[in-house]
Amino acid sequence: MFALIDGNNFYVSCERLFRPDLLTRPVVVLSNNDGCLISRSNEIKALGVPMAAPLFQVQDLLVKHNTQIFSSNFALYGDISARFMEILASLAPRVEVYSIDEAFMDFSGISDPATLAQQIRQQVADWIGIPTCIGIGPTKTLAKVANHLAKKNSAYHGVCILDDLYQIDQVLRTFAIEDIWGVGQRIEARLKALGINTAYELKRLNPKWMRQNFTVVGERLVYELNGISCLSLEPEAQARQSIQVSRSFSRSLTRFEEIREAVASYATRLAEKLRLHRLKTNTLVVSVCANRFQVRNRQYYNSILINLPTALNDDAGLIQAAVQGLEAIFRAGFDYQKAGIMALDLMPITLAQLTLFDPPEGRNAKAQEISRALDKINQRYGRGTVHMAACGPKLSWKDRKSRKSPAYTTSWHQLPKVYAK
DNA sequence: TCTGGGGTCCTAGGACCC
DNA sequence: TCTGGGGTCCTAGGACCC
Repeated sequence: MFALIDGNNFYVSCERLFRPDLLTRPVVVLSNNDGCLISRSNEIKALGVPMAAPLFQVQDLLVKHNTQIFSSNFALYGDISARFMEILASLAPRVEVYSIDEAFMDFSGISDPATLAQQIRQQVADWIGIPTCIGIGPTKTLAKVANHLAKKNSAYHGVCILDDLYQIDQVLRTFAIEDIWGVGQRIEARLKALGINTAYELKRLNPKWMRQNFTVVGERLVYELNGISCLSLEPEAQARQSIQVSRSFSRSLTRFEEIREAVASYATRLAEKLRLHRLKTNTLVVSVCANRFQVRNRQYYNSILINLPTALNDDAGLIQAAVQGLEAIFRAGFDYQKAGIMALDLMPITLAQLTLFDPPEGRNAKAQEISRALDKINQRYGRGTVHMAACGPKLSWKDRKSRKSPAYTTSWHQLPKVYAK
């Protein structure tokens, strides 16, 4: 049996931890650049505001309902997530961290899964204050279904167990295909065109036919809904395959020099992430695009793949390569909205291959010393305190983040103050 | 005016090898 | 006129997830 636990409205719940006054008020958390809603409290969901709604479209409604609006604070959410996963690891035999707020747990051979599940929820609530739901089923997909039910129906008291074949069929008959894990917009549309509207109807399809028409992904969906597990629990974190940094600009940019500063800054952030994970990259992809919502403007998207002569993770080397890539794909005359840089072909720093003519300590030993010094200063005084000149002096394209809460748990300067009377 | 960011997996097709 | 078969690797594009 698989159990899936996730935090309810996770980012909103994190924000409420240090603002108990918000427990009874509507709350939303915005995406980077304060563009879209990426977490909504139950009050907002009840208003029918969808996930990823652009802020400008719903702002009046939010204000009317006295909503507290936050910019995203990933330092906070990541820290709370780490504590959450630590608790799970201490209570469940095997845990797979699936996302920042979700984990699968191995419930095989558990004699009383309902009691264990409630214990886990209670411990998480007591120790870090995040409300959760747990779904339990014979496959990951059915555990996801159960979790969905536990969230939507308070009669489950946060824990839904699907372990009886008749009961599972009953549930699937009224379960919409678009709510199934792995069914996105495309597959939903194609299945509905074929008259398949419920999870039960999908479950009854021929797996071989599904493979022919919907690839192995569709075949696995059918098996998983039938209680035949195709997706196993994977407790060991897999090695990362890519790391990327991409951002929209706060306003559209047209000049090469401005975009170059943005790309240099993203390369800097990418280098920091690589060093944090003790990785180097052999391959970069740099991309730019015009504002796709300005349908009247000329559209442009382009990207370029750059094979590096030697694996890198230092600021200067990545900036140089990224800017060269940008020069190749930049075209004058467009309103650029976004740029990105991605590192592929990652390898641990201990394995990085030198070229034949490099000195034993590596050609860029000096660059690495500089990077180490930058990391030390920026860790101590805040990200971006010092950076390469290529990133520019003003950062005028930088994203907006006007409603960010303090880094309550990860910065000494921003610890919450408690007054005792 | 204002529309997120960071990931994974699968497949088809081309290039190349012997 | 007739023009192999089997395999790997790489890449782009599509689809999905949170």
